Amino acid sequence: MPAGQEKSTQVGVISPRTVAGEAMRERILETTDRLFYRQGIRAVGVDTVAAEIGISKRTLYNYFPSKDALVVAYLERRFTPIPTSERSPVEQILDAYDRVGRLFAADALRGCPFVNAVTELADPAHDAAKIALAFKERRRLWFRDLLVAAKAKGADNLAGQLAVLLDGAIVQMLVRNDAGMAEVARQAASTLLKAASVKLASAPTRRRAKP
Amino acid sequence: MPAGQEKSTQVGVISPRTVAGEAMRERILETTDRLFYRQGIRAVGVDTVAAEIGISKRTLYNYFPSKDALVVAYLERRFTPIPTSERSPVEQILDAYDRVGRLFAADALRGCPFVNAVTELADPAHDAAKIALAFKERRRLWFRDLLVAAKAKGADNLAGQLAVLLDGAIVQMLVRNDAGMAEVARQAASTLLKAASVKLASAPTRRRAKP
DNA sequence: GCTTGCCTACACAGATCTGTGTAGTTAGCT
DNA sequence: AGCTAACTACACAGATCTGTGTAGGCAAGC
Repeated sequence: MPAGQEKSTQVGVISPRTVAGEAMRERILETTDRLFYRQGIRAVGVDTVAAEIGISKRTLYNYFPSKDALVVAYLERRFTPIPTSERSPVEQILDAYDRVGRLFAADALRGCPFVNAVTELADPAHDAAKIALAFKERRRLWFRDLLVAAKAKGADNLAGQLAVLLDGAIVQMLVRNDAGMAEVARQAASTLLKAASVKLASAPTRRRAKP
Repeated sequence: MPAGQEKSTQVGVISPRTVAGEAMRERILETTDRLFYRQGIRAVGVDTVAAEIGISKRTLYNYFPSKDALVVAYLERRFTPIPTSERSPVEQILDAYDRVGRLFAADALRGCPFVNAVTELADPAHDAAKIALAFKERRRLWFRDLLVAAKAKGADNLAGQLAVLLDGAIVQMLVRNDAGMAEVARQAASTLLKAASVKLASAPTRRRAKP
């Protein structure tokens, strides 16, 4: 075997390591995401997923050994890194509410995929529950670090409050079908930040490009 | 037909109007609630419901023409009146967060049944979505009326913020499996109330029984 | 040109689901 | 005693679901 390239130890089944295999895997996950997220995990069968992509069910099962594995991969793919930003910590926090509001207004939001999965699967031992927890915790820590950077009092507690507000906004947007709830949550977040002695308007740590 | 009593026009099928019929209907709904709420609507079949009660599937279908009708009845039964309270408006508001916290701690809460139904059914045209919306709106108005009674500034907006906080707390308790998120939300609510010039401790409109 | 690996098409097993049809049993009422 | 209404048991239709087994096609690399 001359210089193991990407072919390496070909398993034959499950997640081929070839370039084409990676592309196929991504195609599957992209479609899975759309269907699972819009219609719900339990409402979408693997036949439907395969048919939507235009591949045979057999191929799908060659990439994912079970629907459960597909569900886990779907959620893991949703667990994307938080994009870094040049804006001030406080702005970044408030931007989070704007972002979900914009996503919902653009019809790209139907609740939180992690929360939806936990609700639908109703099994605390499922990997989906672990992933969902990790996602929520990461966001809380992100909030906390931003608050520390903004010199907020009680950053740890406040981060939890902001996280609750964000999830509440997502739920309320879904049920009320009203993107405005994101703005409502943003105002509440703004009030909480002010109460924690965080300057909002003047943006203390913000870098501005040549005024 | 002598003096139509409760027998009245017996339909023969669907929701008998007899006393025994009402009892059976309630038995069905009580069991349905437990199963649907704990395990999820889509995860529980009508066979399971009937078997759990110990009745035949045929009898169940004599009371509810379809599973969908059962789902709607389940949610309608969850739409119970808000109990009145002697406590001050502000206390009533903050009590709401304590209540969901206690319910979760007592393992009696697995998310909001209305939100869960909306998520699971994923159909905005479903009656479940209308019921869920009505429920959320009723609670928002309840908050608003309490805030008006407490002479809060911007009662309308603040009511929305408090509603977002409450739903956020329920979601976070579910995903994090931590009843403490209710207390976190309560603190946030308290901060928001203070910011709206609402007196918290002294309880202005509260009636106390002989100190 | 031939092997190898991925793909498709298709059939199928076995479970589960909603909803119905039917015959027989039980319990209350007159 | 007899009638009626509700309930049970059970079978079944038809759809859908997860997951597998198999035979063959097609394209890339040796």
